[in-house]
Amino acid sequence: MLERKPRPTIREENEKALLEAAERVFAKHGFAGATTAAIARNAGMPKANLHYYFATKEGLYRAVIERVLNAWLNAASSFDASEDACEALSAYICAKMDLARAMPLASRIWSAEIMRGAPIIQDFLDTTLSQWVAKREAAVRRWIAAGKLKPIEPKVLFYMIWATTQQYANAAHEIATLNGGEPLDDAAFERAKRQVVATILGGVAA
Amino acid sequence: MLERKPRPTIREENEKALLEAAERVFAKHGFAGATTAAIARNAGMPKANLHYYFATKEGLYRAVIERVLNAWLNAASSFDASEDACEALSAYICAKMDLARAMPLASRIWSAEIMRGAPIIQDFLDTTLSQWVAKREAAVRRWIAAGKLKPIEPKVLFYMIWATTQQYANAAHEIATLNGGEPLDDAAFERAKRQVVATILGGVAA
DNA sequence: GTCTATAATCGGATAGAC
DNA sequence: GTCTATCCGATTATAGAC
Repeated sequence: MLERKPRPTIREENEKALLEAAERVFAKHGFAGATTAAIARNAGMPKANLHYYFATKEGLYRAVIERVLNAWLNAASSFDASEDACEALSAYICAKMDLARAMPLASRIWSAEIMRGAPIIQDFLDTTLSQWVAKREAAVRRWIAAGKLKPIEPKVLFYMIWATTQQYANAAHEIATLNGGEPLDDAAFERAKRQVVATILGGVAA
Repeated sequence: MLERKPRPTIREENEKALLEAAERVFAKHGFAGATTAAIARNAGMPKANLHYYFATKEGLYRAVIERVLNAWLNAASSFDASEDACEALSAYICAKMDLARAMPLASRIWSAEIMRGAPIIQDFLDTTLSQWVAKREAAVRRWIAAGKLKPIEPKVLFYMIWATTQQYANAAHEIATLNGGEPLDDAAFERAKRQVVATILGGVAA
């Protein structure tokens, strides 16, 4: 009987180390600013080994972006936690806040990719994201029609949620500076999360 | 009698052209991804001329960042447009939205600099921005004490405003994709601005 | 002040021994 | 599968003629 992942192969271990190192370096320096030498060093191996597992820097970046994209989709699914407007929006905002907290590097890479004009994930924007938005726009419009939410263009609401939650990852350094030089601790972050939920819901709930 | 700027000197004209070209290229490709050759070409001059006016790429970047910083401070001043909570916040949000619309390149450079950990503008965060925040935090707390606003940590409110307004510059490409491939026209942008103001004020006004 | 040519360096990618 | 040495294109910056 073949066991499933009893012990990772050398290939699996090295690819994992490279992907995690790449996430750190791409998040810190951007695609152009990241060097394969820095990524390899971060993963604890010589530069040539990186190219053995990932032929090109762009290929490695694509692999990192795929991981990031899965995290985004996973958080997005919490929008459908409930048919109740406030519950669904709360769950979604909390999930996005938690994602920014748990995976700040992924959040930054995502934002940087969007800011660059999404050269790698354009097809995702055109397909999966467009469909996701279309479906949830319909839900928001139903809630508005049912008198649960104030009239608002759903996309304006989505953009506000995306921007505000990602801010806690993207601007973590600025936030830390304004927090006396220390990153937000768990208590401060939970307070911020509650206040973000309360403010957005307070702004849109009818 | 010496006239004041009747005709810009060659130096002034070329520096201006370079700064504007640099803003475009840095906004598009980030600091590391921007090449001095591309900036010079964009400004319509050979690469060597760029280095005649700005010795190093980083020096040119610093000069660009200073322009961006002035734009930020200018928009920030509209927070003090009124002693009334809702008027002040409305004016500030509108000014930030207009800034994102009028100067998307500057907004993107600013966000990218923050995301990188503010290597160039750290001293601005420590001094001017910290003071700006401290003073306006006090104003928000007074409004809360006076019953004009719901209780909220002022920084949570500022982060929401900063993130949401900058989203319209930073994610312009994503927004265009979700708008059928076309950037928001003026009417759509004005609607978004009104809704952002209404939602945030609805969320915090007592 | 302008511009061509070039120096000097960096970084992605590969060759080839182990 | 690993790693040293190296190639080579790209990029910052400068030299020096005009």
